[in-house]
Amino acid sequence: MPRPRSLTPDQLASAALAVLDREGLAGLSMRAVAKELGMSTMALYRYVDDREELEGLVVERVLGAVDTTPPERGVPWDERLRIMVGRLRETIIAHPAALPLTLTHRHRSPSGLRWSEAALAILTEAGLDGERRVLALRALLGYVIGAIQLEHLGPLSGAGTVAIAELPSDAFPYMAETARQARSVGVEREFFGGLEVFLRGLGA
Amino acid sequence: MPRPRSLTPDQLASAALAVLDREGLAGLSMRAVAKELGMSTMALYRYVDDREELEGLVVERVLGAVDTTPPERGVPWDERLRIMVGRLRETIIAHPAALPLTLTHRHRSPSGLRWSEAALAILTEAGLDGERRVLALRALLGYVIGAIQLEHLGPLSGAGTVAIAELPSDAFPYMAETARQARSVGVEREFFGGLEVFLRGLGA
DNA sequence: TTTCGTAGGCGTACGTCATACGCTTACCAG
DNA sequence: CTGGTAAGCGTATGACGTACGCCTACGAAA
Repeated sequence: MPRPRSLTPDQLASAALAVLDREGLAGLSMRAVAKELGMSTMALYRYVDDREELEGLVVERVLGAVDTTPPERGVPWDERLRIMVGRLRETIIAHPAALPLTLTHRHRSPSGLRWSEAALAILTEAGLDGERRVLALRALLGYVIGAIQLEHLGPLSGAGTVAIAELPSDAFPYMAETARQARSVGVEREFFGGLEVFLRGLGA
Repeated sequence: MPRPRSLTPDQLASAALAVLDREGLAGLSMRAVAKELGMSTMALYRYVDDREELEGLVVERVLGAVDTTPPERGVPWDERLRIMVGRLRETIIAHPAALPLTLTHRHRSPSGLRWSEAALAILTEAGLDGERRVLALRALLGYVIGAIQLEHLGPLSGAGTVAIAELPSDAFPYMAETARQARSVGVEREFFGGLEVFLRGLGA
């Protein structure tokens, strides 16, 4: 009966995500999002308790794009896992600035849970259950999250690799050589190469 | 010839780390560290260009504690890797609030590089070189970083697991069951169990 | 012994942030 | 047409990082 809401949570999340993509994580402020929406800062608080809740909306908006339909039947379980993991990586990488947020808010995202559910189904199909399945899922998630972060925050690849390649090769012989070799390995290849190690371990 | 410095970088790092351990990451501010040292806020800037540099000192102080001496000869390579990874985990976990900082500043930490150097030596001993060795190190680091973060930020274990175990089991049958099982798996076992998958994959 | 350049240390001030609080305004059921 | 509810806004508070300018302690040179 009172005045109707003029903004959906989705519009909120879209505005925040636009700011995030444009200005980076440091640029994501209540003020900036309010300006993006054309309203005053405090009007935002009619829709959201605090910044944390807004971040949660953004995360769900990002993760909501992940495709969780089971990959085509008939494909072996490891290939299906590769597909699922690849989808998750694509989804997260589409908004790199949101990466730290996905970590902190992941557990409240229905889409994230749906992804895990699909992954668990595949692991079950691979013959895992009980504790082994728990360990497999958590380890898989750990690798995905860690690897993506290395790729985007940890300049072992990118600019940092160059610096490391120039380390004194007497004190760091392996590092220097490895960093030199690392420059020719693309991020994609690196990610899926590491995943391969993991999948081999699961199969054994 | 001018006035001598009254504070070593190490004293700075210790004070900042004390604040970090006591008040958490949100409580780590230039003001708080200055107060910890008994000086005015701006006096800090005589020792450090900005907050970023202070964080770097903290990270090096944390990672500096890691034992990078090669594990006893005669032990097989996979056990030696387990030892090295375990040491790194212990080191990082000793100051959980510093975890996000280690991610962003890791590449500038000599101790972090020393650890990688030691790990590379073991991987070489395991018969890896060239691109495969690059992939192995990066994947290993990815897992360690990701798994530790899941353990400390991602409430799939801890309080979050309980919530997930109460998910509607028609929409999330596997998740609900898995979360129930996960409650009986300790974080330690979980971490090293996942590592095991990885090491098996490396050996194959 | 005095002088002086250098760097240590501090106080103030600015612009940012999240957000508590209270006011005004638009809407709709009676 | 009127009353109640929630939308939306303005103002204010206390945190933050840090630019800037001042005073002070020191030790080499005079």
